[in-house]
Amino acid sequence: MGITKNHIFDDYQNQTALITKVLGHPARISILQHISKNEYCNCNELVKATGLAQPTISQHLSEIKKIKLLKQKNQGKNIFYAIDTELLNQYRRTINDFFVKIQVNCQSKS
Amino acid sequence: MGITKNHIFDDYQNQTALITKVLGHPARISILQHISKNEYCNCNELVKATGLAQPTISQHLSEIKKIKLLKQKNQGKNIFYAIDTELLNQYRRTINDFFVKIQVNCQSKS
DNA sequence: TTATTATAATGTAATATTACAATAAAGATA
DNA sequence: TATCTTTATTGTAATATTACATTATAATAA
Repeated sequence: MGITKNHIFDDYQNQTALITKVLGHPARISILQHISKNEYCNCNELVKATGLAQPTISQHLSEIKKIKLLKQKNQGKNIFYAIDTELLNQYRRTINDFFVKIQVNCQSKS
Repeated sequence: MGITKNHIFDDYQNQTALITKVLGHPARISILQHISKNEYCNCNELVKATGLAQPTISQHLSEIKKIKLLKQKNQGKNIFYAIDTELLNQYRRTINDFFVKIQVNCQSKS
């Protein structure tokens, strides 16, 4: 097959997995770091910063856009990216709560 | 190509991505939840709980083992899985700190 | 208008992932 | 010993991901 059976899992499991999946590539970690540090960060800057080709960066950006973590401001021919910090914080809590719940479950057992 | 260029990223970026990548599948989220809740959780129990085939569960378990998050206790023909809560907590902090750092960077900009 | 610049879209090759049937291995039980 | 149970391994098909060359698109600059 090769296709994930999302339908057999609940929304929480699918959403948790989706967020972490998007973060699950070093290029995307690097891209988020770079955008967070630089005020006017465009595609070309990320190309220079990472050493990856422009279409590859563009592709990773659209992966990150899948969870709506990027805001973009069109300024002439440039597109400057920024992070939706509201949503980032929501995702931080979602993932952290997941870890905590697992931890609590483990401790309740013994 | 199709092969991630890990060598162009630093250890922190690769490690952060590796942890999140392992969490980036609903079956593995489900498996971790189930193991955390059940004292003597073996492979067959996960097969029943998820509805996935036994080799599929076995495969997902070995993905989770890649980041050493599973401890196993051989009891006769059974292998009971448990979560390394020490490491889980370390990973929780790693991922949460990543989110926080990004957040702080964003706020320092403006 | 004709470049130039920036990014997205398309196409494609290589590799990875997901899922599972079939089989193997290892321990328990009759 | 033979059988059953549990899990890992192997093999394989379908799909997804990664990376990039090429091309398209859209805005600016000459």
